Amino acid sequence: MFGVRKDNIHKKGSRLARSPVDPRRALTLRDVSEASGVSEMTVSRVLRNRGDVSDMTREKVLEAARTLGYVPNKIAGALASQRVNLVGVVIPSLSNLVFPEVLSGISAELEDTGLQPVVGVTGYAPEKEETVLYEMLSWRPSGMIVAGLEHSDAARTMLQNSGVPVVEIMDVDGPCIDSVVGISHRRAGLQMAAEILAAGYRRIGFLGTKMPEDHRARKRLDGFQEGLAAAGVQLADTEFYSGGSALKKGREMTEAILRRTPDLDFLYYSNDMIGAGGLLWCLENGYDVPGKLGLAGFNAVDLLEGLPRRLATMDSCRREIGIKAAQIIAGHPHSGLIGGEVIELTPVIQPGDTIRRV
Amino acid sequence: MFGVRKDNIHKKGSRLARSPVDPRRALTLRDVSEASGVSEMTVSRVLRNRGDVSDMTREKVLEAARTLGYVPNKIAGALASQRVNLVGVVIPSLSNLVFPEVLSGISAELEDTGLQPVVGVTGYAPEKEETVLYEMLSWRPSGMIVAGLEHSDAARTMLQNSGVPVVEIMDVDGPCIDSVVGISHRRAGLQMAAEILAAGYRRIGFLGTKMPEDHRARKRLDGFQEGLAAAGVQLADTEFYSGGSALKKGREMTEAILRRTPDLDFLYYSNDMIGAGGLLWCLENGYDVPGKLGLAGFNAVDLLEGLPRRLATMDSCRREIGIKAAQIIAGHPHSGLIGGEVIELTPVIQPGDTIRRV
DNA sequence: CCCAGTGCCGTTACCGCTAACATAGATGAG
DNA sequence: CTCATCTATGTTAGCGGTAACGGCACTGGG
Repeated sequence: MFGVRKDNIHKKGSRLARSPVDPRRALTLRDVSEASGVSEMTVSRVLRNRGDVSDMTREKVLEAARTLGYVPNKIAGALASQRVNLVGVVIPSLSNLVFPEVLSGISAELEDTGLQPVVGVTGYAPEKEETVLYEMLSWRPSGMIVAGLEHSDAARTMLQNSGVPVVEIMDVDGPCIDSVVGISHRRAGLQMAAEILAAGYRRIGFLGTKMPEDHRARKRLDGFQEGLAAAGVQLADTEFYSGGSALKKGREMTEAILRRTPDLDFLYYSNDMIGAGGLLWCLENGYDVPGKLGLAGFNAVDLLEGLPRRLATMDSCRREIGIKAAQIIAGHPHSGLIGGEVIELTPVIQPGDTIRRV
Repeated sequence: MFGVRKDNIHKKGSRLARSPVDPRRALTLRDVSEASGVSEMTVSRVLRNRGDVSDMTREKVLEAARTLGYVPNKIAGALASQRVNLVGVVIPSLSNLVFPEVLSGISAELEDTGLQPVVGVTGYAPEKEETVLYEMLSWRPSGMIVAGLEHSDAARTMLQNSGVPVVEIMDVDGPCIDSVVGISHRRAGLQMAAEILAAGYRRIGFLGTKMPEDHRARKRLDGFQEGLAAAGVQLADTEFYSGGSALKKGREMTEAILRRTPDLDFLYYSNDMIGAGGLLWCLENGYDVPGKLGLAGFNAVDLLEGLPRRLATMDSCRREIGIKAAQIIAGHPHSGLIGGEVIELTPVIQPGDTIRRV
């Protein structure tokens, strides 16, 4: 309320005047407007390609912005326009190979919608998921893509109240918040069981992760067991692991389970990576695959193509899932919250060379 | 300037009054403040744990925020405080396996600094890198971590003018913008050449990616050739690929190069993935590894642990790089732009079982 | 009894940009 | 020539928070 302040008030509205030379300060619209001799609004219009601006003015402004090296401040823009071009993507892990592929589908589809994915990783921990969601929602994104259907109550509530379109991905076995895109892992397990039984295998072992938070793996196992049970068959043995190089673990687990239960005639792995390790181990140790011992994994990762034999697997439609999810978000009319899409993709069994032909 | 507007002015400062019931509208500080009977400022203080607030008030506010399900608006907060808790991380790819590991180092280190990584992927394309940088800088992040030293002029200028700390990672062979953390790929190539020559190999082939934008692979090759040249040895043959399953490509390339130049006694692969494919192919086809034919890759990915034989490789210190880079950003005093850190990590050769012992 | 110091909370003035409206000049129909 | 219409640009009022400061009730030392 003293001189200095009051004086400046006259300069431009109630804004303080800028010191003319302050190299450290980030540029604003104001700098560009002064450099090009038009109002801030006009500069804003030019930079966003919105509204009518004469070609001459446009050129002048672009030139000024370029030479100054101006980068717009989206924080201010977003606050003023109530629009944010970000889409939150929440996944459990990046090292899983599966999720980067989903991501790549999302990015590709979002590419020219002006929307941008922002990734958050939960490490399969519900509390971390909560934190990540909270953090993301606080940026008021245009949409959220979240892996899985299982969330804490708090997380679910946050998503519901957020007012942004939410797409849960990967899994369709359960109730969703808004929209879902995925496959039925239960059914995937069931199908694989049917395939294996049809090929005549009966002494079947399962090898998977110890993680109870990997609900999709669990559902596959559930479906698998159900499929076996329908034919009066039970799992003959199981082996679980956690952490470490999946390929190596696959070897170790395979050796362990076959040592414990030598008469197994099929090994169903919860993912291709441990499956590949198992396959290598079996081949090295002279097992007759698929004659005496069948093998199958899950995911259809492209690493399998380089193996000595093609492991039986099942495509989990990862890229497709990403694409569809992105389409739902991108196509979302800006306020008419329709939501409620449920898209179930159907994975296809790729029998490869590790299930014997009937 | 008409009735309706003027009337509202009296309600609360110059803010318009809210319609009391509008379920779709996102919550604001105001809602919490009204629900708890204190000012917005006090609510803000409570939610940020800043300044003095009595325990009673704090409880009241937290209670109200919780029951309403309030999520703060970081956009507004960031604009007002000129502080953003985001760190931009720009990498060429997520499917490379190497980058998720760097990322995991970054995340881990940033975990309890309040900073959050935001990932952008360039697909090895300079134009895309420019776009991604522009996009990220427009959110005024607290720091930027960018893979590689090679950028377009525009990109470099943007980063320099941005006023935020910049850490370039992975590679130290060249001039940097602000800080760097990485290894010398040239020296890595040199070292590997020395190792191979010391083991007595002389007819050496190189297998790598066709991508000219992968500067680090190129530098390794340069260093490798330089190392050979110093001993009067030249590359006997080379084979390049692009796209597809790296494991499979490794097989195909290995077959191709050995068919073309059967007397090769060593194959140097530009990454472990194709190296692994090559190793599998060589073993299947009865090559005497490492007696008659030596093999080496690069990166020390943990997939190698599951292979029938340990491929010679070199650790690229990925996680370590992520950690150091994050430390630089996190430790950056908020305004005293020191910068200029140069951290060179030293990769270690892991001879494995595919280079013969001397 | 006065006043500096402290704990707690409110007020004011922005942050940098954009929606919505206002306005000046050019244009064309009547 | 007048006035509605259109184009190109400017003005105003926020968006939802936070920094900085102000004020009030208490407290304790002089």
